[in-house]
Amino acid sequence: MATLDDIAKMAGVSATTVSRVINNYGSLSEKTKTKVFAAMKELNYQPNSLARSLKGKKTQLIGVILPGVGNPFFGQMVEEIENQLFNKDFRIILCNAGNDAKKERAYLRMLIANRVDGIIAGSHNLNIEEYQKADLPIISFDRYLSENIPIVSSDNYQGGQLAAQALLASGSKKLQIITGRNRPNSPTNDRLNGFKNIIKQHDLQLDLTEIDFSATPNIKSLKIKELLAKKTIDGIFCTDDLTSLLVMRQAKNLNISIPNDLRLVGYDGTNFIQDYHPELTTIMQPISDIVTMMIDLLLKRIDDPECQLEKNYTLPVKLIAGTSTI
Amino acid sequence: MATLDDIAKMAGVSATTVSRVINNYGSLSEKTKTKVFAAMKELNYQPNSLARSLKGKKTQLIGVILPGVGNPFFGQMVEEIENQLFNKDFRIILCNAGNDAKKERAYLRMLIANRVDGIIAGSHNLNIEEYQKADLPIISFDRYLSENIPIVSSDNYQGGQLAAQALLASGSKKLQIITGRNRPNSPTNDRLNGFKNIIKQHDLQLDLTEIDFSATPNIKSLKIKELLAKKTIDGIFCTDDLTSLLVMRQAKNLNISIPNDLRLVGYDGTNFIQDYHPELTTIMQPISDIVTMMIDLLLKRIDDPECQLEKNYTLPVKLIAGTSTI
DNA sequence: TTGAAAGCGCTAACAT
DNA sequence: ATGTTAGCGCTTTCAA
Repeated sequence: MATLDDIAKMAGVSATTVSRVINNYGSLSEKTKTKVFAAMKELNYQPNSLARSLKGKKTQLIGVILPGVGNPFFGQMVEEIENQLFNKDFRIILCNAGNDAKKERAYLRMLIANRVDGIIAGSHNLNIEEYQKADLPIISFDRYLSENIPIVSSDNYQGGQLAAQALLASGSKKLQIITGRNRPNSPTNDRLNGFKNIIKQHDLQLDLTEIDFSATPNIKSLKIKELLAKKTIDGIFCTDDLTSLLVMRQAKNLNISIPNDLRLVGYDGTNFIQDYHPELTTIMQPISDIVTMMIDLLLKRIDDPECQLEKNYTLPVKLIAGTSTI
Repeated sequence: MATLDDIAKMAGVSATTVSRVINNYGSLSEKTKTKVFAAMKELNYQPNSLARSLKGKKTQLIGVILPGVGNPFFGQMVEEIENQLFNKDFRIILCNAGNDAKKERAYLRMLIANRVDGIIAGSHNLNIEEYQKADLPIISFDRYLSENIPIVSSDNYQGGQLAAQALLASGSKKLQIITGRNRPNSPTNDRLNGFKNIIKQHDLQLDLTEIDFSATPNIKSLKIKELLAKKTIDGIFCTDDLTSLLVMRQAKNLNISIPNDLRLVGYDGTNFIQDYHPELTTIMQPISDIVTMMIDLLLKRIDDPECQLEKNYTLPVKLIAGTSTI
């Protein structure tokens, strides 16, 4: 692989001059530029960004730590992050942390070792004290990491409220929440709080069932089936869309008609759901805006590590009305 | 950020010694090790992998170029790649090339500049002559890139055959293929060829409709609706599962019962489809095996760039029977 | 068992 | 307009 020195030799100039040409810096004669460019073409030269970064430049690398890109929500988010960062000349190192705190920790160390310019973290393995020590610009999605790491999220409380209002408006009286296991600090708790806040102003039945997020769809379906078979429910709020899909399926199996017998509201509103399951009423998180915000903040911190940022940036959600409520 | 020299000073040894401790290399006294480890803890030291790689070591970075991770198929594939590579101590730089040849080209340059150890390419912007010049270990998924780049894929021909057999077995006589726009060299052509190969042994109606891959789901749905409304069809083979979902939806709208009036076979069989749309009969590509194969080959090439590999590695597919045929 | 010195490929003063 | 030199943080001979 050709180096800057090779180019210099071939063009008959010094390495510095080649560097200047590459970075379009200082004053160069047209003749020199031409020679250097020719040599670069000839040798198919690509500057070694390792060496460049070693010399104190940025790496133009951003670490992205998420639970996993198989989930459409995070899939869409990664795609958005990747796109927006590409346009600003950054690349991403993708880290699927799953629900494995050990892996997340390992990744964090790697990212530091690789001298990424910053990190976007949206995983859900709470209590990673390492984030505190990492002396790096970090922005978090929807999750508290440490004192000085800004959190960008959508308005979970408002989302819960919208969901409740949709179910109320559709005449549901026997309500059920289905959610993942909610850890104490989880931001999805706000979805529940917003929901309850609306409901408690009315005198209605309301139950809550937790199904572990990491349970397989088959397991989840089983629990949903039990739930639907055992109790009389006419309105369900799922705190994620995928679980909603399972509810729709089980309802169909049990001959429970949506929306006649049962109304349903999901959460997330990814493009995928909007495109392939438009019948589902859901709360849409503004993924694109969230990502724009995160990147904006991150780049600010990268430019000026001392810059003061707010602790929380909360973006509004939207109700996407489908026929699962009416 | 602490450097190796800082550690050396704090531990009262030379940089060389610290390097030896880090790499567990040569002979060290216990006392020295202890001192050095202590200093590393104290300063929260992380070796700079840039510097390390500059000195000729590998970067432990793999570039992954795919059309986009929002699609469940590639989402699952990335997750698999990421997982398997993590276990071998590699990180990935994720490149969503979309259907943008310019972007793919830019990414390729970046990856070279970043001195990734290798590349996994699965995008569909054919004729990227740059791949030829890239003097790097590359493995391709399901797509011809250049003479000496091995292609790993699943058996598209067999997949097409299985799909045809499933439709025949379910008694369909008026068949329809729905596929993306098929470029001359596209491997999905084999899916069609396998399908046709089986069908032509019987005397049946067979039509083919191409819908551009990049069309929005709404556009696709419209065309599907037209198709279903205009012609009498009792068996459809979609060369991807997502389009199958649209077919199911439109069929329902038109009161066409699946599988009574119409049988349907999709393609890909991701976990997502198996979990959330088990009613769809589909051809499952063995994503996990494909990834294992690709990584295996890639690491071989990384270890020994001269090693000879086959041109093609084709893995068997499986029919996943749902209620959309029968 | 440990250290000194050179060098990976590049950039950034500081010359000229 | 161009070149010289030093150095980024690490690994690796070669010596001791």
